[in-house]
Amino acid sequence: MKRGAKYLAPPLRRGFVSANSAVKKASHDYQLIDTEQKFDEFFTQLKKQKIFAIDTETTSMFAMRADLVGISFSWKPQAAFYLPVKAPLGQKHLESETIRQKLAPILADRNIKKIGQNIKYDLLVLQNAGVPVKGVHFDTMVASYCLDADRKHSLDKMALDFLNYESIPISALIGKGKNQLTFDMVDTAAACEYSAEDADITFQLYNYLKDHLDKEPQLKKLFEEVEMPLVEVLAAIECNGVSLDTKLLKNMSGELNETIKNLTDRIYELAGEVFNIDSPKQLAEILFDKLKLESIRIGKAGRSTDAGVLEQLADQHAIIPLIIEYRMVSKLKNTYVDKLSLLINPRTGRVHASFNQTVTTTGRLSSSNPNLQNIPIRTELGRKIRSAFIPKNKKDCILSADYSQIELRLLAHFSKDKALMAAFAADQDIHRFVASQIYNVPIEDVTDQMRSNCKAVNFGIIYGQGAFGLSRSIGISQTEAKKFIDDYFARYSSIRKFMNDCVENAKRTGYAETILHRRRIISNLTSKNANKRAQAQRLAINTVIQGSAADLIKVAMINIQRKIEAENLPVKLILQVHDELVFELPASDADKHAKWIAKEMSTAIKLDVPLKVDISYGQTWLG
DNA sequence: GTGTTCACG
DNA sequence: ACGTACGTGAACACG
Repeated sequence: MKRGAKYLAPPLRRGFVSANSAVKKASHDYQLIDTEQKFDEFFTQLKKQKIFAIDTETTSMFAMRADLVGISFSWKPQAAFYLPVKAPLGQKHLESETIRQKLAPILADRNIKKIGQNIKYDLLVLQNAGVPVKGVHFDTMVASYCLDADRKHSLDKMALDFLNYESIPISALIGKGKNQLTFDMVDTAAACEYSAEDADITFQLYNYLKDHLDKEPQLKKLFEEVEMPLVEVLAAIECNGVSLDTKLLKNMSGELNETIKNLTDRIYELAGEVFNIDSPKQLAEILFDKLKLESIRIGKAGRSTDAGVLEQLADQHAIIPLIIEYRMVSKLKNTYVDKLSLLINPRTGRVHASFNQTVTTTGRLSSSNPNLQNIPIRTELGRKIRSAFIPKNKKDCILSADYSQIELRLLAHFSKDKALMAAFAADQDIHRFVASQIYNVPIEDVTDQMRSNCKAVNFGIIYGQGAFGLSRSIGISQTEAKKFIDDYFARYSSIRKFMNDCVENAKRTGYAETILHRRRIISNLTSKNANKRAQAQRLAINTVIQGSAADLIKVAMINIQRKIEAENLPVKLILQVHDELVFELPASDADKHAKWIAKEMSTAIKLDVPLKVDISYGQTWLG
């Protein structure tokens, strides 16, 4: 049984109450505001409020493609109002013009505080409906994320867990699967019950979560000064979107078709039969049964055929290099070349991804629909895809600004290692510097091999890699790898101390903590299972570094967007890729903007090492 | 819905 | 004897 479960009373199940029922709903007061007269009464009350929860209903899960259907408000537990602006034929609804004119001043008033669940969504919907919102005060989803990133943050789950309340599932209104209705087809009475409930619950969750944040001043500061301001920055990024060279992508698609056809034919030829190359199961049968190649690794579903395995088999059979190439080309074509154009918004002509604030356990953002944080760059073909990201206006350019070695700089900052700090202070090539120390040779005598090995170790350290992993990543024996790591820690004992401190702190407090006091709960640090324990230790270390880097770029994003708005600069933030910000701005002023952007990024948080920002710009994201 | 694979930092 | 480097999202196969 789960801890605490036995103390939890069963959730209050909502009784179904039909729209025309005479039953008095003692438990809540949800009002449908579907006439001008009701609106006036509602509006008289709304005007008196300094803080309220707001929720929008729309025709789409995706904010940039959603049309407004209704708005609900709540400023008192168990009480809420639903204002339909679109309704099925024959049902009363308010005129959008009334809503726009009457509500707009209140929504635009930054002194009237708005509460929402995933309020970034409502910001975008309302802005696209011609009603910009200011005074974004509290997002229940973001608050829950700050308190415990690992839990689920959906409204329904939080209502159940925090309020012991089971809310109406959206499927009760619109169904599920491919025959789903859109919300504008739902009865206004049912829509009211659903939507008003969401606003009500959001307001109740606000009270609950606020109390918990109030008990943790440092988390509260992170929430108020970083995460909440970031909501509006992410809304701006999503609204801005990115522009694509569709012609280039279309041409590439045709060329890649030929490549894939050619590879497929040759693979079938060498295999002696036609099979589905995309099926790891069928591929394994061909490679390991028919062609008698050696199976190197097995997983749950059978013998692995991943890139690492294929690489080791590359010179065993002529089919392997073809499969490696087939995998790369089909991946890039199916995931990017053929998919990105499909996501262009017809209204804006641009692609508007979601930048998710409450997904990762470390504090990083994630991106979806499409994921614009994993656009290829490592191969020639990959870079060609990246060159399809262009400015919409010919006189603009794409400017990319990325932190140089942000995680290693944070490692130097946290560990206070004198040598590493000095190396960064002198703007040395950090991998070369470490190599000269570990191999005990002058900087100019460091070979590419030495530098490359130390680069692998530097990265491995951040992830808590052991001798096995290092030996595999740089192709030396485990014994040699162990010696290498021992030498590294002998030379950089302050790094070992930092890593030990990360684990000890996490053991003592129960969580890893970033530079801005973001927390991640770490369990298993005292597990009897050595593997689980080692993994927990790696998390305790990596979370501090990865999470602090996330903190840093979030602060930079907020400061940059504030400057853009305060000075009304013609600069659009269009992407964040963990240590990189991408902008669309006038090519004629690229140097000028590059300067202040680099300054904002490098001064976001003061560290004991300088923060370096590399900038490039040009007619595409390739620079 | 789960597992495998692979794109990115 | 064990598994082995952190954090994501998407496409595809398969039951």
